[in-house]
Amino acid sequence: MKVLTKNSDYAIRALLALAAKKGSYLSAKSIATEHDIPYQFLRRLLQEMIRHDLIVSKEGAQGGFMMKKDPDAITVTQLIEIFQGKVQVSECMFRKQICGNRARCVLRHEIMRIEQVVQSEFEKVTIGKLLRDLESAGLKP
Amino acid sequence: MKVLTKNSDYAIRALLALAAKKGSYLSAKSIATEHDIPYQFLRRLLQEMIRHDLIVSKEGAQGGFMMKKDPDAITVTQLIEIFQGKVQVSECMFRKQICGNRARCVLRHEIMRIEQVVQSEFEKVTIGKLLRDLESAGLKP
DNA sequence: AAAACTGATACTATATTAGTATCAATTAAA
DNA sequence: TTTAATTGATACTAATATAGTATCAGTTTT
Ligand code: FES
Ligand code: FES
Repeated sequence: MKVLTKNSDYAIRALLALAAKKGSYLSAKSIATEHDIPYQFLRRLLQEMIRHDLIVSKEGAQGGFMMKKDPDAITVTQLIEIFQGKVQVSECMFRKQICGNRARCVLRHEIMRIEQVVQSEFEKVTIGKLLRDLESAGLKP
Repeated sequence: MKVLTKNSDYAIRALLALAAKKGSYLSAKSIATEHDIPYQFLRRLLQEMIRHDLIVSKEGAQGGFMMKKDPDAITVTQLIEIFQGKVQVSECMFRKQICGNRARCVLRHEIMRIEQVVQSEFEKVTIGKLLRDLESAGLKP
């Protein structure tokens, strides 16, 4: 069971790069080479992040991408939702008979409780936090 | 992002059925029809659970499957590991330069911490617990 | 001997994830 | 003003994981 797919993984790395160079444009190409991310793949991810208002872009030579949203306001949960869909434990785990009785279904409760825990843990991790952690460890993203 | 796939979902349901009829054999066919699980699919899952010593089987007419391991000792984590592989957050999230420095990598730390939380939450949920919860809600699995 | 089962394994189908390619439009700079 | 560097949009392929089906041999009860 994989929690982060390449999508999210790459997206996080790219955002860290952008957050570190806040205020200036970074080209997809430069991010791709520096971070070993497949170029065309990365470009699609960046487009997606524009659509979600996390970053902005400038076309043409010397163009590129720049942070828009506050890095502290971007959580890993959000990125997972964008690139892997909402965290869901199971579509609906038990047979019709039981599922008719959603309110009482204790299994569903258990499952939903875990879902909550997972989400809230990931919500504690923001791009801003990751960046500061990296920096305080003496590493550039 | 799906946490439980059909594999684990079906396996949990089948185990609940077996745990409820502890001590007697249930055929794959009866479990399949009662719980709307594709018959051949279920049989493969049952075989896998035998290999992991969760259940035992008896061949021939009137044969079937029976609980072996204590239901309270079977956690959802175990089932996820069997059917979806070990819970892992990301193969290795950052570029070589940083990954060389595993000990210091704060991102990895964050990620591993969450991995722990997820696992421990799922470990709280056992087949035994689910069964008792179901029963106390007045439902048979 | 027949019927009801499991054991083992091979096969197909569908969905998700990962990665590549192409071309048009835009902008900066030569 | 042409050229090069860049994004926007989209279509395509490949690899892997998930889901489901089929088949046949062996075992046990009736
Ligand atoms: S799983 Fe559908 S209601 Fe319990
Ligand atoms: S991700 Fe590989 S060490 Fe940090």
